[in-house]
Amino acid sequence: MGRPQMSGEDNLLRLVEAEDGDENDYHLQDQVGFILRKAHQRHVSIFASHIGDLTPPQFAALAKLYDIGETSQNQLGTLIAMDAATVKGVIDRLKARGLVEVSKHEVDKRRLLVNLTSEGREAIERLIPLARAITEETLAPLTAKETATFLRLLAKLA
Amino acid sequence: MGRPQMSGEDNLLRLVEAEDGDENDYHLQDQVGFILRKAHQRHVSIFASHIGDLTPPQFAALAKLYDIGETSQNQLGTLIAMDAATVKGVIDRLKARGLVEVSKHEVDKRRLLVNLTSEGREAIERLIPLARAITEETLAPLTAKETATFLRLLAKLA
DNA sequence: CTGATATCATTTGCATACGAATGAATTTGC
DNA sequence: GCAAATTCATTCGTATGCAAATGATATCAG
Repeated sequence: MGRPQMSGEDNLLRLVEAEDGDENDYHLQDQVGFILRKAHQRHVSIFASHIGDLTPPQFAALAKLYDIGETSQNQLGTLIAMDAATVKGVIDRLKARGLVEVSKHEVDKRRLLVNLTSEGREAIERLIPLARAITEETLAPLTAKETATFLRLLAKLA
Repeated sequence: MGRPQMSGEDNLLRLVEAEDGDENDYHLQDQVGFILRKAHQRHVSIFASHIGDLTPPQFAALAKLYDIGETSQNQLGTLIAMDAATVKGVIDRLKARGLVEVSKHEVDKRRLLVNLTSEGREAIERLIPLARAITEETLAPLTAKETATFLRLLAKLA
């Protein structure tokens, strides 16, 4: 439908173009952005099937706090690749569930410090093994060697 | 911070575990889901810098309609990997901008047919070269060989 | 010291994304 | 041929994700 009135001459032209590598067709399903979006969707779906009561961004916030301890909301956002508006929503929801607590920075009054509660610490310790299973299932279509290659190249793109 | 009271004995245990491949640390930044999310974010950002007045999902809808012609909203959603609720919003916005038009299916009265307007056709023809540039810029950190490998493996995951 | 800049957090508005529920229409199974 | 199951579309609620604007605080430059 993209070439409504294709004639024999057009087909000839197309062959010439193909030889030149100047392919005129555009296939959405071959574009890196589209496949990236689908791969991400698949991962989120696998995540949800293992960890139903937390989203990947919420898990990321907990895991990072567990890793580095108390930080400012803004700094946390940088570490887990969320802008200020997004991280605020994530922290608000974790706070409402008692998994994190916030406090004011004593010196710099602009900053909002965020930390795990003991409940949040228990939660992330319980969830990390599930997260490993999620990673494993996400990468299951690849062999061990392919996985290593894929992660290396993906990291270069991210 | 994840291991608050680590002792010398714990360090010994850790070495043993490392030899077993049973690594206890969990590094968010190495997890495929997290990197996938970041790579996707980067692509969306590159897309926006080239095509400011359309989102990747909106572009996908136009590109697929250009490729296959009129279809039902549901079928379009399947082809561009969007659930029914999401595709409805995307089509509503494209319709409001005059890029697509909808009509009722004559035989199956449940279906809503979607098609490009002439304005939508002009838009997608104008945008496809930009989309090629977006793909190119997204993949710029990789060599040609790496790109081929990456796309092959990514497709296996998606 | 102070005006200009920069940083941190919040708010608003818009756009995916998806589960769940609903209603209308079609297809299936018996 | 008809009840049950399925399909298509819509709506609602919740959760990212980001741009832009705003207010409070901190830092910098002269």
